[in-house]
Amino acid sequence: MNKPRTKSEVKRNQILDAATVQFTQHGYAATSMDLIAKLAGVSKQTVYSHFGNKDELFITAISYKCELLGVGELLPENLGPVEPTLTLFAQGFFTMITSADSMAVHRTCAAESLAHPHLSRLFFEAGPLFVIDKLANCLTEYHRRGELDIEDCRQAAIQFLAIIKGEQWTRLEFNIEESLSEQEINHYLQSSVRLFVRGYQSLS
Amino acid sequence: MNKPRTKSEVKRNQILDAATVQFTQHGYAATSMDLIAKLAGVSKQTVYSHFGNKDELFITAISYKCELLGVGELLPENLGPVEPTLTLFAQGFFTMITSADSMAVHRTCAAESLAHPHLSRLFFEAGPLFVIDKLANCLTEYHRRGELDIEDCRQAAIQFLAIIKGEQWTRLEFNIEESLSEQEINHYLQSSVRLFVRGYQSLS
DNA sequence: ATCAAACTAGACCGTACAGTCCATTTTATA
DNA sequence: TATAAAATGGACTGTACGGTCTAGTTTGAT
Repeated sequence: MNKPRTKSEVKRNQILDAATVQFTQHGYAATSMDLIAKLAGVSKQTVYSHFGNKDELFITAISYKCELLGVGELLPENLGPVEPTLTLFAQGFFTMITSADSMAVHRTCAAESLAHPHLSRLFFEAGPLFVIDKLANCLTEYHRRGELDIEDCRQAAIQFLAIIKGEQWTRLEFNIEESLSEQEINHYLQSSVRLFVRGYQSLS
Repeated sequence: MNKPRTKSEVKRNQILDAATVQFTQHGYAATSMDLIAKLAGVSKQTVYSHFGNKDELFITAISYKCELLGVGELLPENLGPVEPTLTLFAQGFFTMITSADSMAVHRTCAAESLAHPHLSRLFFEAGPLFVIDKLANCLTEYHRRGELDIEDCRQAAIQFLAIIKGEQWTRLEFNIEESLSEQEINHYLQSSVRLFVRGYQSLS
């Protein structure tokens, strides 16, 4: 993705790409340095000359992936009417967090949260915390306009995001075969936005 | 916990106990059969004569733990007024899912969900699915009484449980040092119950 | 053309671990 | 007390892996 200047950076990226895929796909323990070297088309020694050891490579790879997953522009600058805007956001957010990539990173970070607390914190801040703040700001604006009656916007943001995750996300987390149909999911998202809006609507 | 009849069952339980602790505490890969044998105060051979191999022991141990975690009686038989009842339930549910034991099992099952899908399904059914059904029944009753206006009670149960999990649970999942104070948590739970009840209250 | 840095291939080391084997001892029971 | 099942413990095998070493090759800049 980045244009490498020296030959060295090409290799480095190859290694990083291979490592990212393996670590997120199979976790830390189940990924061997030999395999990464092989998949990167690079000698094992090169891997070690770029990244001192497995841990360092792991952390670099996952951090890199966290950046790529950056939530970006899920919320528009100019907020329209509450319900449609939140619905659109809910759909985008849901699609994002249930993507294969996102699930894989989440799984890996959570699994390694005891052995690599620094790493899981990284993910937590780049992911959940980041979205919470963004949505909280947006809710504050709606509150200011008098369209929603929210006492604690950050708390409300957490509640909204939690609902949206709902059951389907847990199914994916546990790799449960049967998942909900797109129709069921959309129905759930709409019902959830409605619940939220009714729960916080201004009684004026 | 079960009274063993033959000497053999004593050993079996010792092994199972040790295995459960290790697997839930450190995960599948990081737990060695030697250590389990040692902690169980039993020879390695005995472990293998009771459980054929590591996988079998893992599955048995986690299944066993899932049973122990059974949610039991979080909801009273005779439902009182909506808000206090749901608040009480929310507190109980929250305490349960954020317990060290529950978190450990959850983490392990999620981490192994790709390698041991059968196992993670087990947990999913004994945990999330079970509570969803119980709460859904309770919500149906409130709907019948006309105290809540819910179209899809199962969906509503999912929404409620998702909100309650909220942010604190995610913090624990990622082993984030700073967690919310008991006061903040109670405030969050109350606010969440209120949101839910307002969102689904009968407009009669 | 030269030279140093980067890279390669693969052997190698030490360790950890799943799982087996076996000779011996303990234990429950009849 | 005799006996068979259960348990012991420690040696052993094979394998996988993290990490190092080395001797030789490629590559890019001067």
